[in-house]
Amino acid sequence: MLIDEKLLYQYGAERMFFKSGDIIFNEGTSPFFYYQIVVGKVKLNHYNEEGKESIQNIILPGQSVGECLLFLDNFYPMNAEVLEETVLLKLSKTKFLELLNLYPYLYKDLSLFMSGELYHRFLLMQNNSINSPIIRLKGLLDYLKNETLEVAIPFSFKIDLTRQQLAGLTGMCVETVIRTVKLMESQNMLRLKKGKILY
DNA sequence: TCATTAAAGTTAT
DNA sequence: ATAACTTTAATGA
Repeated sequence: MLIDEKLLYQYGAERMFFKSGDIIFNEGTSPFFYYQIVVGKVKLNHYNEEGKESIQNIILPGQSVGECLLFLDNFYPMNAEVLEETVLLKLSKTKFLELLNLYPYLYKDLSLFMSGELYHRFLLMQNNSINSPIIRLKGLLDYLKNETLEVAIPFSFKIDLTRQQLAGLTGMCVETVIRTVKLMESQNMLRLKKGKILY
């Protein structure tokens, strides 16, 4: 995990419970808290003018949600929506910054985490601006697999995302994701088991 | 070629 | 049961 939970509690962090669909923060609001996921899953997203959703990232246990805004004097450029039963640790911005100053190694940990996020975001954006749907989807699957698994056994990794979420992450429409998944299955690039993608 | 629309089928709550 | 998600097909940029 990013920051030791005991340390967060010591500094006054509160445990918060969310259910699927709950909003942690909305685009355009000011960041006042540091959030770290204990269990569950959170998506960072944005809706364009036509209401089409793009997903920036899906955040897993041990990681923090929107932490980079705590170093800026700016509004959130995205929403954070909970995808399943989730437990979060929440610490006020001021306490969070105090904590960092007391334990400078946390700066290093955070830098490492944020750099990793930036790096992946960069790769995904490059990947998504290339037009072939297969390449887009493959790029995303590779990223998801590398993020969670150390050893890459083919077809061992279950993609626990809906087609809609894959569409949101690749900037394609759901139907295209479905067609592309089928195509990739026929080319033995992935396997399907009860509708779920094995990669 | 892919997005969009519509309609029907399937899964999850 | 109802909502959410998936699939297929037709059409248009």
